[in-house]
Amino acid sequence: MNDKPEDHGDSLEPLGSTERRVRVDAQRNIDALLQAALEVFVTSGVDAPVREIADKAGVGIGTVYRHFPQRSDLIAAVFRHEIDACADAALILAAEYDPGEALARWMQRYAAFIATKRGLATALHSGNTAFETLPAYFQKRLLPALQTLLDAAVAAGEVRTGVEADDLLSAVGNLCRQDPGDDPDRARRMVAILTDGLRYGASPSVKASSLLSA
Amino acid sequence: MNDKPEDHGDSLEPLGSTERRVRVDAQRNIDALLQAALEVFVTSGVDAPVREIADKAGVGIGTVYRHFPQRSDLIAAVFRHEIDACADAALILAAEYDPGEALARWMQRYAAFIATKRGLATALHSGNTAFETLPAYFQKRLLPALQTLLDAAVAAGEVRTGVEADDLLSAVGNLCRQDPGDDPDRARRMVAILTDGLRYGASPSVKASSLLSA
DNA sequence: AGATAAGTGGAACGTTGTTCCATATTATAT
DNA sequence: ATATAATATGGAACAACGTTCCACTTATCT
Repeated sequence: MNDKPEDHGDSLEPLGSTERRVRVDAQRNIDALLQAALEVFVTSGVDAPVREIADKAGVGIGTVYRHFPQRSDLIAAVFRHEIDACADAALILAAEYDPGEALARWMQRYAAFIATKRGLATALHSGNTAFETLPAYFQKRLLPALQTLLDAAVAAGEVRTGVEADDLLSAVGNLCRQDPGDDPDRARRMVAILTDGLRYGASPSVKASSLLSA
Repeated sequence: MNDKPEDHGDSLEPLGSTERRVRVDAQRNIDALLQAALEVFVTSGVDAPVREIADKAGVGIGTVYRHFPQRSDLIAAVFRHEIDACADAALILAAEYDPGEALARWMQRYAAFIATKRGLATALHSGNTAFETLPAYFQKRLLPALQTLLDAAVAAGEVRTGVEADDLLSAVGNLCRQDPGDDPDRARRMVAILTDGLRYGASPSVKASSLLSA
């Protein structure tokens, strides 16, 4: 009854719907852990010690393992959390900008997500079973988000037809694959060019993405 | 099998040229360690314990750390060893087959190298400084090897002109990027098709690569 | 309020990467 | 051939990690 309206039906916590609901202090710690883990992963990488995350969240180690039985479960939870945030960004952008601009900005948002979560992404391919369901979740959340933006942009005549959403998703994903030492801005430029490619042939008033010069 | 004194000027051992040469027993242990590490990495992955490798090589742990001060140094050494083997394969194939067939077979050899060393490849992007020189070494050894095969195939009229060696190298590399659960044979087929693409438009007698049906 | 289940912290355990050095082995000088 | 120095070796010992465990605390329900 007193639940926050921020629920997409995919509970981030490892609890079935039939079980008793989590205690408020437990939920508070779970949230603190997810945020602390995200910050630590960005600064120290996914191999950061569990103790460091526990300290940053202000909880004991036992608490971490109560909610995330394995280290990889915490990583997976953070990843799902970020996927959700990226998918939700589509709704916000769609409400604030023109269809074409919303699409362009979300592509950059998605590219940034891929780039910063690079450490997490490589962890996905480690064969750990805790990560097996993530690619499916990735598709399930992000594909409709992009599809909506894409359809709107096409309907508005700002983007040409015949472009598949999942092709775009994987194309941006591959574009953001960069070796350490590469220009970190390269991915952003490539995605911007790709986005302009979408606009090509859509309307007579061809305007370049403002993101290229930003 | 190949105990030949093959040396390309790039010593695999962490010793400068000015220092005294390694003792024969030390060299024997280094060789045993590289071979043991390769086998263990293939079966148990790159995260396999150092002790397991030491046991398989029949040496103590101290010996491992004398020659490879850090775990990552051993991984890098194995990787360089494999790069050398792949580059050397170009010479052998060039001597045994027609230029076109040699190129096709080396592409498969290279794809197999990428596929089996996938664990090592992901380790490269971990930010560890021990791996920083590896991409350069990769290019330095593999690019000329492919270039030679490619030039010969072009000169023989078996492959069309205008194809860049480094493009081929990265194209095959990306083609072999597969998620766990994918058909492990997919990469081989894709590379075979790519190779046939090279032959297209080169000579009137277009014959498909025998590797497709193999 | 008391009862009960859920949540918590941190000591403790096993495994890992790494260091250290007494000992053994090889190379070199005599 | 023997002695001496340089080098290499093995494995105990250390530190840090992931994970387990349980005495204790806290929220929730009646």
